[in-house]
Amino acid sequence: MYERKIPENLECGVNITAKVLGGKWKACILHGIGLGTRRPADLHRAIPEAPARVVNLHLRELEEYGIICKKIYPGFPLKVEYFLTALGESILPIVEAMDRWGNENRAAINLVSPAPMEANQDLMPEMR
Amino acid sequence: MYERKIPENLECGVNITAKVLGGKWKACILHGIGLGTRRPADLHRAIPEAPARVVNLHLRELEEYGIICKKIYPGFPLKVEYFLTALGESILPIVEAMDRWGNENRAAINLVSPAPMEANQDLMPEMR
DNA sequence: CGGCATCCCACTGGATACTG
DNA sequence: CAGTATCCAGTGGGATGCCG
Repeated sequence: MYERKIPENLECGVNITAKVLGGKWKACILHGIGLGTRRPADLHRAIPEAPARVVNLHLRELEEYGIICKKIYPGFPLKVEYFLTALGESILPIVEAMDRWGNENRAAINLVSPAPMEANQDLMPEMR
Repeated sequence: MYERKIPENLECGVNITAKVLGGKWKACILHGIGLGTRRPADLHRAIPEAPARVVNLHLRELEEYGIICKKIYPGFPLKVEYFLTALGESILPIVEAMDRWGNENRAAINLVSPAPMEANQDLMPEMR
């Protein structure tokens, strides 16, 4: 509003990274690109729960941060590919560590929220 | 509200971790606890930009996830300490990697946002 | 295929004040 | 010191639809 929101403390390295990876699907997107899913349509297919618009917003942000770069191949239909920059490659290990940790601890974490009155009736939600 | 929001795709490990570390200050808080900042008041002092209430909310969430545990020492004034659980210890490397990456790349990233019309008048905001 | 433009609401998190 | 209750603004991100 006034000046600019600048910021939450960026002295702390954690916050910088948190900001870069912040946003519901950014880490996931990077993971995908890291695995070779470069074309938008493929990314969308890889993360169907994320609306294309949102993925695009994240992509633009990542681009601004210099994490990925976009390559456009003229022609029709249009072809686009996103690549990790050197910076992007450098953050990838973190994303991969997140993937590993998440997979290893999926069962250990109670992500299904507070459960109003204890007794988590279901630790194996279908999650569609 | 209704059922519960459950979720965004948790098949992907990345999303699980992203959820655990999600929230403006969670990673930062974990980093602090990992460094030995166990008492609430100290945490608040370590992250002055974060309202105490918010830090508390995050702490509760982390507790629910089983990342940290809370120890209360009766007496007056009340004394409380938060510790990393085994699960918490296991995620710490990621947080530390984030800290390292952030510090190493602080200069390389354009976090100050799009900059409406270039020329960031002030790169050294007082931040209150 | 790739990507804006709109519309809109749930949720996050900031300020403040109060209780144990 | 530790933590909760209120109140409220900003915004992230979901749904839809249109354009190149």
